Amino acid sequence: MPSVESILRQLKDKGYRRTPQRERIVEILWESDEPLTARTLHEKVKAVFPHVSLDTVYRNLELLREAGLVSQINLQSRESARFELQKEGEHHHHLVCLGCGDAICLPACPVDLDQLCAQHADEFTVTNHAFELYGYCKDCRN
Amino acid sequence: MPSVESILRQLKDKGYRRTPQRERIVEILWESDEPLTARTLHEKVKAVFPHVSLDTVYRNLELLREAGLVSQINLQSRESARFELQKEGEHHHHLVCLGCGDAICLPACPVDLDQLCAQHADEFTVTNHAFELYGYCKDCRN
DNA sequence: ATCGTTAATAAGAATATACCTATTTATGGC
DNA sequence: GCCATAAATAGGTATATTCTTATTAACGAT
Repeated sequence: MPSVESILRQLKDKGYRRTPQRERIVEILWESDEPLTARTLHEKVKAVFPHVSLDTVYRNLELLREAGLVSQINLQSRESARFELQKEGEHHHHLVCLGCGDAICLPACPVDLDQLCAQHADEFTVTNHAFELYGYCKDCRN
Repeated sequence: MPSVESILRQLKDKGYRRTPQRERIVEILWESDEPLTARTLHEKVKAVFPHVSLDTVYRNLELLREAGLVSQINLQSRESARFELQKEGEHHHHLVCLGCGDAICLPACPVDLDQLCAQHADEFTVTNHAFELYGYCKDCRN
C-alpha cells in the first residue's frame, strides 16, 4: 500500500529533495478525500507554513505530475483544475461533470498504450497520456 | 467538404450569431496550416480589427470548442495551448512533443465512446472526451 | 426598413499561473 | 558534525486567462 513515506521515497529516488513544504503538500493530498485546487491546497499548507508561496504549490504539483504521482483533473475547461494523488502507480482517468465540476473515477484505462507506443515508436517516444470524459451527472442533466 | 461558410452555418444553427470578428477568427484558423496559440490568433485578427480584444479571441475559441468545431492541443502543460479547426466533424487526437511542442495527428480515436457512454448512461450523460499522447519526437529524444 | 431583444464586443479590472533572483537549506562526501 | 553544491523556497514581478460592465450590433418579428 502506498503512503506518504513511499511517495517521498519515490521522489528521492528520482533525485528530488525532501523539504518540509513538499512533505506537507503530499500529506494534505494524501489525507484529502477529494481532489483539491492549487488554491485550496495552498490555503491548507499555510496552516503549517504561513509564508509558503503559491508558486511553491504550483511547482510541486507540476513536479509530482511529472513524476507520475499526481494526476490533474479537468484538463479542458481550465477553470480551477484539481489535483489528486495517483495511488499505487495505478493510473486511472475521470469522468468530469461540466455542470457541478464533480469527478468520478473510471475503473480502467480505455487505451492500449503499449500498442500506441509501438505504432509510433520510430518517430516518437511516448511517455504518458491524458484521457477524460465530459458530461453531466444526474443532478445536472436538466 | 467543410468550409468557413459551413462552419459559420453550423454556428448559426446552434443559435450563435455571425459577427465579423468571429468570422475572421474562423477564417484564420481555416487558412492556417498549423495550430495557433490564442496570442498568435489575436495578432492575426488585429490585422483586420485593430481594436479586437484578447478576450474576444478566448471567448470564441471556447465557444468553438464547445460547438465541437475547434480542438485544443496540449491540454496538460498549460503553456501556450494551441487551437485548430476540427475539420468535417471527424474528431481526432494528437501526439504532443514535450520538447519542442510540435503535435502530430493521430489517425484514429483509440476510444470506444459508445461503449463508455453506455457503461455510465445511468449516472452520467457523456458528451465528449479528451485524449492526448505525450512524448518526445526524433529531434528531442536526447 | 424599423424596432426590440439579447448576444457579442471592448476595455479595464481581477484573478490565476508562470517567471526571475537572491537567499535558504537538503544532501552527499569528507 | 562540517562543507560545498545545487535544488528549493519566498517574494516580487510578468504574463495569461477570466470576469464585469457599459455599449454596440445581429437578427427575428413586425
